[in-house]
Amino acid sequence: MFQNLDPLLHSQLRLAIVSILVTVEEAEFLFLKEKTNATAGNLSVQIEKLQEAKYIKVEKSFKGKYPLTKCAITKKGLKAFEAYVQVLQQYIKPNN
Amino acid sequence: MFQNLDPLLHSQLRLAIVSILVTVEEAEFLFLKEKTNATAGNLSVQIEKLQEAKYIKVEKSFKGKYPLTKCAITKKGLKAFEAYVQVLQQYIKPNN
DNA sequence: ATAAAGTAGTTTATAATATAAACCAAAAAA
DNA sequence: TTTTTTGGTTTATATTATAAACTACTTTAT
Repeated sequence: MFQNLDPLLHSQLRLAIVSILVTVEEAEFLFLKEKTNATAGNLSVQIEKLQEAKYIKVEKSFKGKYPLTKCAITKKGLKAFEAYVQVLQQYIKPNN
Repeated sequence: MFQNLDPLLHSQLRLAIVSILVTVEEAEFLFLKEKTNATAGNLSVQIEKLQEAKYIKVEKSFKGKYPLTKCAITKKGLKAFEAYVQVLQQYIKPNN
């Protein structure tokens, strides 16, 4: 009856990150931090996990003299997100 | 932008349990076990957590000679589920 | 009557996950 | 020049999830 929910996306913060990334070309670390209200430490960890899974790609550079981390969704990440939403419907739809 | 997802419901198994319970008067332990494909141990633990939170009520009796555990959603649990679904929409809706 | 297998769970030990706090290196401000 | 701020990372701990072992019986087979 219930398919498994991708554990990588079934995390409040990682889901929020991906949720943002599917709507924008790319997003900076601090942008994600503000939107998600996450602590920097947590955000750093969860971004890395999404990157390890190749759900997002992370590009580190400099903005002026400060480090700058940009994230963008990958094709794999987009598919995973869409699949996650599909499965989730089984859980939250009325009359499952 | 993103409201917090009730951590009690943001668990695959607990969400599945509640998801079933919102659609039926009551459900037996083994019924939930089959529907969710959970192990008995895990199901036992998660049922207890939902009960502690008063999201469900659990009634233990006997069916013939065997122990029988019946679960049903409470008003509080129903509200929590509905709220959870509302918040979740922020994460999974296109264009959030 | 006894042993072996089954029912319906619970408890416990461990692994995975999430989070905050402490830390780092460089830059800017006082 | 010390203090604070920026933009993060690392580490230690708390929380959560899970499987395996266990309990307390019942049924079936011998």
